[in-house]
Amino acid sequence: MSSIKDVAELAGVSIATVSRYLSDPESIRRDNREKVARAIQRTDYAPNALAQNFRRGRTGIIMVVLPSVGDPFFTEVMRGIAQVASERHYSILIRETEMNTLSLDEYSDIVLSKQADGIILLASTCPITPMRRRPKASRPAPIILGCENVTPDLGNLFSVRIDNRAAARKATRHLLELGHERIAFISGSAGSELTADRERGYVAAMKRAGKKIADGWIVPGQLTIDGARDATRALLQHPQAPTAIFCANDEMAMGCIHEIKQAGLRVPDDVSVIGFDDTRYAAITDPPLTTIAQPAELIGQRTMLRILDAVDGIDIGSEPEIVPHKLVLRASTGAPAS
Amino acid sequence: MSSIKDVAELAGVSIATVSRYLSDPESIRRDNREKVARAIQRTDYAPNALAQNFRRGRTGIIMVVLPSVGDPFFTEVMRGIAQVASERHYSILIRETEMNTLSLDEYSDIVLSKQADGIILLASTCPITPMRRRPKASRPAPIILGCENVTPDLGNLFSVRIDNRAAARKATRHLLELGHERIAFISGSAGSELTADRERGYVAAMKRAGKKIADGWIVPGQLTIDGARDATRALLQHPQAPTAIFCANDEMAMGCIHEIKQAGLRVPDDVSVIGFDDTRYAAITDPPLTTIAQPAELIGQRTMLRILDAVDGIDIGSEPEIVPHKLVLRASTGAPAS
DNA sequence: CTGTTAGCGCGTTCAT
DNA sequence: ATGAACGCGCTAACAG
Repeated sequence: MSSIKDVAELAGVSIATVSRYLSDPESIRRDNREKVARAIQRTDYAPNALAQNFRRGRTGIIMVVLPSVGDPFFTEVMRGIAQVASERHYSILIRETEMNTLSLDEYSDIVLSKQADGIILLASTCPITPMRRRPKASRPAPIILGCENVTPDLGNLFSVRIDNRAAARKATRHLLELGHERIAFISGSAGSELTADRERGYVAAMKRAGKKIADGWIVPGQLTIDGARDATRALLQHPQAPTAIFCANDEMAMGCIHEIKQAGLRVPDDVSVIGFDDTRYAAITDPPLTTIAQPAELIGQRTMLRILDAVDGIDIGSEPEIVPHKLVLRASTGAPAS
Repeated sequence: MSSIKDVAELAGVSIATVSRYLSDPESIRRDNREKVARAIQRTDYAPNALAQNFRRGRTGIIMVVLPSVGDPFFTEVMRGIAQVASERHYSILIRETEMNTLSLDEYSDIVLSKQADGIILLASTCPITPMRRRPKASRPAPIILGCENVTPDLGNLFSVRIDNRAAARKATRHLLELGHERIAFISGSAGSELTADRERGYVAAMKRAGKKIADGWIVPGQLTIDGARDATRALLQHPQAPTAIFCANDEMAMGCIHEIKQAGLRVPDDVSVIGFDDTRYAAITDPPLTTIAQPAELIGQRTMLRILDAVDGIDIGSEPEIVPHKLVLRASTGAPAS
């Protein structure tokens, strides 16, 4: 590959002039500008991004950590992130937590060792421990949360998300208002804080309505289709089988509906199902899914904007940015068979 | 941040020794090894990846270009790619083509300007033109195709994929054998080579069976749910409405089934539907989807392994690596109502 | 506006 | 086995 030096030689100017041309063509005299342009053409020159980044001390990369790129909700969030990234000439590096779970310290190292300028955690399913190693670090590494709740462990990470607890209360209340009394909840995996607040909201709504939650009505489902299918089978065989099931995300609601039909029951006639996320599949399940809608793409955009602020040294604080949610009524919920 | 120099000073050795410790601890004397280790601990040192990469002349990044991260098929391919990447200490950089479509020359520039060591194209929906600018480049940039067909334009890019044409023939033949005569095909968008061979396979099977394909039976669907819904509506109103619809991917098949039911018809009683990909949703659609299964994760793994070979300077040729596919029979296809 | 100079942090010679 | 010295390609001072 030709380097900036070759271009400078061919153009008959210094490398500094070429460098200036690269960052701001207007800053050099017209004749030189043209000479440089021609030399670049002829040498087929492209700046070495590795050298540029090294010199500038930045990677141009934001790492996004999430449990599964496959989940349609996260896909939407990613879309928002990617959009902003592209505008700001940033690349995004995706890391699924499934394979390797890192501690916050290790994420911090990734930034300090210049593998990325900042990190967005879209879910803290991994064993995130508080930061110990660099308590006196000049400035904390830019790491923020998207859609996830802040856990006690996580110290003061900024986050962009909906009010999960309120949303879950709303969903549960919807079922209660339809007349359901036996309402179950399929949550994420045990360690997942992503759905913990949703569970709290469900519990709170049941309590306020004076409904008891039987043992076994709260069942972990791994946030996957298969997880939900297993959970649903267990619920249908429960001595006090629920007449409505609240799933912590749409993916699970899809598995849940399938399993209910598989058992020869009908949705919502025999069992109502409500989801969470309003993914693109929600409208085409059979029956179409009642669910809580989150502004996924907006969450992604806002999260990315804030991490870039943080990378630029702006203090974004740790007060979460709460975005709106809403209950979307479709056909998977109805009054219980009396 | 502390640099290698600080560590060397604190340990009382030269930076060369520290550097050696980093790449191969066994290569230095034990006492020095311990001194360095301790110094690294105390200075909280982490090697500057930017400097390392610059010095080594490699980015450690493979860029993956695909139309939509949301598509569950691509998600599976990505999983395979990510798996190998993680083993080989490579990062993957995702670029959706939706936003920006680049030419092969531009992709080539990305490699030459050291933004990535290699590029995997998972679909060439963008206007990929043959390479012009650097015909005499010492070595072509490592760019290969995953799952996509090689188009005439694309010169000699290596690829890993199934035999799309044969698979489509098999799917079509399945419908023919059930007794269908009016079979429609919902393809990808016009420019997409990804599904062009599937269309050819469909056409070939129809022809061989002596069935005519009416005008309007081949309809572009954008590879999305909504695209398929529009296409399906059009097909149902066609004067010679089909009794079976072959969708170029599962995502579209899901939209198709929904739209058929929406119209008050039943699947497969009134219209049979067959998909392509066997994504994780195929088993839980209602009815479960008959489809062509591709070994998506394998495709991802193989593609990644080969691009890494290419990055290492190994000549991987341009002969495509064909992986097996199979027809998965479920409940969305049946004999036509007589 | 331009050229000269000095590193950025690391890996890698070449001596020792 | 180790240290001194060089340079990767570029940007950002500074001086002219």
